[in-house]
Amino acid sequence: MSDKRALLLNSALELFYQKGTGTVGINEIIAHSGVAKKTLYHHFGSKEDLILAALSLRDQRYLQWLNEKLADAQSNADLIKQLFNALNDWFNDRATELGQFRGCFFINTAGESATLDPQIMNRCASHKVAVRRLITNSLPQPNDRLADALCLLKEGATTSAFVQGDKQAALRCIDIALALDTQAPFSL
Amino acid sequence: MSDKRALLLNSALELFYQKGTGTVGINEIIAHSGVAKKTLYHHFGSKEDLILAALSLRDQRYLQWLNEKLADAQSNADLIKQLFNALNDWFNDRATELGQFRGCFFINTAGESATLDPQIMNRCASHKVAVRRLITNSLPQPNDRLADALCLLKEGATTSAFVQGDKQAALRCIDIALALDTQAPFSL
DNA sequence: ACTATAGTAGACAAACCTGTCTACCCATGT
DNA sequence: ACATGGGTAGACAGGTTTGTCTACTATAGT
Repeated sequence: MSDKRALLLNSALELFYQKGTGTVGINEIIAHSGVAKKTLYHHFGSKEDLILAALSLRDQRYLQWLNEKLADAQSNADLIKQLFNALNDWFNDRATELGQFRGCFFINTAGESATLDPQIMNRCASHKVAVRRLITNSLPQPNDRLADALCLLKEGATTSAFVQGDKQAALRCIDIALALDTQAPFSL
Repeated sequence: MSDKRALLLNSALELFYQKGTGTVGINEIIAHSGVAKKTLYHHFGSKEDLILAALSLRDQRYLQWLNEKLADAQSNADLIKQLFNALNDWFNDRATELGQFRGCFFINTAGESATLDPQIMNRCASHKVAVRRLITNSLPQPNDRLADALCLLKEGATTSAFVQGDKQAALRCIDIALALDTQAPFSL
């Protein structure tokens, strides 16, 4: 609502994603957004609240971005190419909506949050569920097992691109996924 | 060397893996291992040194565990089953050597370390390279593209098992990987 | 016998964290 | 005319963090 709130949330997401939620403090966020500390605590009850809001914002942006990339696929092979070409753009910093690539915000945040924080884990898990649903529903010829394989490859490519700096991972997924698609739907 | 050093390192790895390197402090580690703070700083120059040592220990243990699981595969199909059954055991806490499952220590640690810490990033990356090499060399019929697909699926399954609690991910990888294998080596 | 090494317990410095609070400003609606 | 609510700047409390340091003990090598 208020535009200070939006300012704070944007700064928080950017900093949390680039440096990790544990590393970034409240003071850094208010300095980055040029807003008073009291204003932050007026809009968000605690740092954890702010993290949850940042996760939601990222979830929303990521889904919107991916949804656009997957629109109007004519065949499953099309969708495979669109999906992994989009990821390839992301890994190589050609998806400005998503910021400079630093792996998956949800995986990073889940790893950081002591497993004790169920709210954060929960939001990370439901993001993954939402992405899976989007991919599943975007296949012109429904095929749950292919959708499953695409999700697993997508996670693998994202972490490989980040941890090993393997920025070509998404491109190699195209061949793998096409092989699974061309093949008869594989145990039906 | 000294057995206090080993004690400290074991405690550090356990706590870092279960709660994240940022969350766990020096004081918690010495309390857990029952060792004086000065002793810790006698063996390790800083917390970062300790993190690096914990990463190395984990790397060594993980490779040894996986190496045992992949030994004596008679065919690529065999290896696929051995790999993902081993991962399945890990995800479902039947691999005691690896401790209670909480995702991949290297992915979690890389996400936490501000990208600014190149030593930590480096050690995480080289662990992944070592695992890839092990998998590649364990295939009875060498096939780099299959090895690549196995690595991507393995990463995807590990993060799905952790973030979404999808503990069956490894089992589903078996069918996917076998489909890739049965198929003619897919663009040779 | 002496000296270096590994060890204990814990106080301490210096920094940094979250969250609260005071004191003040400036719109806007009634 | 005035109260209310969003806003600023920054001090402050209370806690936690890493790393150092003192003072003391025990063991092992030369």
